[in-house]
Amino acid sequence: MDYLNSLNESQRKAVTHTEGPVMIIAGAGSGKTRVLTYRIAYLIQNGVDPYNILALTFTNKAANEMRQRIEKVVGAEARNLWMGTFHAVFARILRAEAEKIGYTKNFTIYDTDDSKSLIKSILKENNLDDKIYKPNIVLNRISAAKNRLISPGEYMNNPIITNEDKENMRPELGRLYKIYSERCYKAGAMDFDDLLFNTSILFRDHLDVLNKYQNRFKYVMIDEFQDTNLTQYYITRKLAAQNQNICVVGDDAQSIYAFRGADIQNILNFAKDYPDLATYKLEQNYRSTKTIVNAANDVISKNKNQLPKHVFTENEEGNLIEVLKANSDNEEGKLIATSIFESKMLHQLKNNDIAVLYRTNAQSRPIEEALRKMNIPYRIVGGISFYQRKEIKDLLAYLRYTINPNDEEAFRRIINYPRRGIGDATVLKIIATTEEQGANLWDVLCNIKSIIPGRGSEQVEDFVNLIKTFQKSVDEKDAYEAASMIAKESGILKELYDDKTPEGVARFENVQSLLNAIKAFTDDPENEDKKIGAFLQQVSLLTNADETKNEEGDKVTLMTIHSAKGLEFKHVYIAGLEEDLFPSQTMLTSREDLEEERRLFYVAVTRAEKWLTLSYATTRYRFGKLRPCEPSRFLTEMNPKYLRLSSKIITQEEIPLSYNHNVKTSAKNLVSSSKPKIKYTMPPDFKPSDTSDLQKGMRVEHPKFGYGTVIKMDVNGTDRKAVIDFEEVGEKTLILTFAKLRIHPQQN
DNA sequence: GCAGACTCACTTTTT
DNA sequence: GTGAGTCTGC
Repeated sequence: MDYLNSLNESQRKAVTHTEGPVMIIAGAGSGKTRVLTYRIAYLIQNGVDPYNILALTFTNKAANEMRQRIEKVVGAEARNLWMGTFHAVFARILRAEAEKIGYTKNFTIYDTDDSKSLIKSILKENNLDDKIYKPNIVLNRISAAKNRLISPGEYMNNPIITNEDKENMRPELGRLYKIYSERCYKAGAMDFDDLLFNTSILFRDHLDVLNKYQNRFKYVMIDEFQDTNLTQYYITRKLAAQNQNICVVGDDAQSIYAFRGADIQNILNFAKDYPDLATYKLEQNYRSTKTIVNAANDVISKNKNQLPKHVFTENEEGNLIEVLKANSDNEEGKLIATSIFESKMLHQLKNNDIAVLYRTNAQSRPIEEALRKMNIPYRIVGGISFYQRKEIKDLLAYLRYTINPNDEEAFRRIINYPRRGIGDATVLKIIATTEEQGANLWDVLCNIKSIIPGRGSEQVEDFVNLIKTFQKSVDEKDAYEAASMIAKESGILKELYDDKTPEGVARFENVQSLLNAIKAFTDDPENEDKKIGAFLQQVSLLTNADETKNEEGDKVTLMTIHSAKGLEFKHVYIAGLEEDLFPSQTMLTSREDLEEERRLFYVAVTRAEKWLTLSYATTRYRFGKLRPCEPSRFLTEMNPKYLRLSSKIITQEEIPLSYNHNVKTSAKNLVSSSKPKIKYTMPPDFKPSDTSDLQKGMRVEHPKFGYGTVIKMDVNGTDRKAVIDFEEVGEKTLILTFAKLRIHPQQN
């Protein structure tokens, strides 16, 4: 156990104090993951069966990383450890115990889109205005209730909550919550919050089950404790009630998920609930320079709500924090790209050592453009997940529906895709019938003749028979064989194969890679259950952040601050430090919200090891307009002695004209807009996320003039003139304004 | 049932 | 500015 020697005193105490309740307050960069890893390794090496250890994290990424680190220390034994996100672990328990709470083991997990779509249909059926009952608000409200362990019944009987809803002119929310829950239950589905909520129900109502897991999990550990909500806390407290071996690790200064129900109170309550609690504080930062640690402390000290602690470092003083000021968002991108180029040269950095962090995903575009121009490779974490893509969701919906034919949202997705002549009217009638009769969706479909006697029922019967053959195949075959068969027989593959547009080809390839992923799942010897059901359970809890590992190579990382949590880079850039953007305008309604923004900034700053660059722009395109911006208050909250204003001379801005990110949409808008717009024919190496300039030699299409080739580009202020030789009408000069893809035809 | 025209929300972050 | 969604007329 020589690794113990590599720890400082408080770290070592936190690792070796294994019995009884322990709370570890771990400042940023204080070696939190090391402590957790070694703690588990220490337990195992002291004779604790890995089978008896439960470690809960917030992201799959964190769970995987920790598992790998533990395996390095203790070897393959770590395999039996239960380590995963709250949602994944509870989903696994629920799958095993589903019958106890009236579900089958093949219950569906609704993602946010499914939930929203279900809420929309409930609103429609109940004639409620979706402008007042915005699906997002309804869902958030329901989610908040579940995260606070409030059932629909309790919701409606709680005068405080119902009054709140009445004041907000949404008196029906309680009823909606009830209907929503019933619908999910009938569809054999749980949303993300249900995975937690239903686990707590399971443990509340079935003491035998609770006892079983209490006996199993003799040691419970929770990472990122500051981000737990009440329901999560309640469940883990119950699990640990017998053995009292519960260890939580967190940092109140890094709590950035209050918006989804995280409750810092949990940290405070923890001490009350466990009077014999041992608390350890990890205050030495090993990651960053003195300058960065002190500047971060400057900012976070402005928060009133926090536990007393003093984060310090014995690292070198380090470089001053550079502040870049740009005239616009595009220029900000350029300054950052230039600075990255210089920093790589000056400090001998690899692209992997560098990250650009921002508040919202929308900020990535100008930075991407600048990096591309300077030929600096980058990767984007986040954005649209592979599993969010339409074609992937379509195939998954077929798989979901086959194993759970009461899954209403999957049904809506696939009933008429590919087209089989079943329209909205028929679907509405089917859903209405299930509601009226209190029947199951699948039973209604199997008896469709008695509901819709004449037209349309044949198509539905064909659909039912199709699903029946799928069910047979799922029962008999493994996940890969069944999925390939379903992809083919459902017509999805053919539909996409016939689409020869670049996007269609990409979609076809995406479906193929989903099938490959299923094959990998089937071939993985670690997976005992090779059926589709097991695959789906796993896949529905994956998120976009989990795909970064596929992106290899030496690249600069671009991501939101939220996804940067737990990571570190030698040189960190924080972009868009403008009031209203960061701190975000929508967040500035209360002091608590501002404090969460400040914690977010603290998280961003403390990702940096050696160099930190902050940037802001004085004007920025937001919501389609160029708006003036003020520097963020976070900049002034830092002691100026840590800062160095960049002396770079800012050049007159050159405004790039770029492709849309989503080519399909631009094509669609082209057709639908009354104003003529220009359409580019994409170069052969064009990728959907590509953005680059219109250049000489490119082939374009114009709705009025047809096809042509760009023979000259002129830049004049914010306008760019393109001289295009059209095949039908000859040469035309078109002015392309900043607005993408739009032309002003009056000049020709 | 579908294509095209038009409207409007969305700009937070994740499981 | 963008994308999703709805409306309208065939």
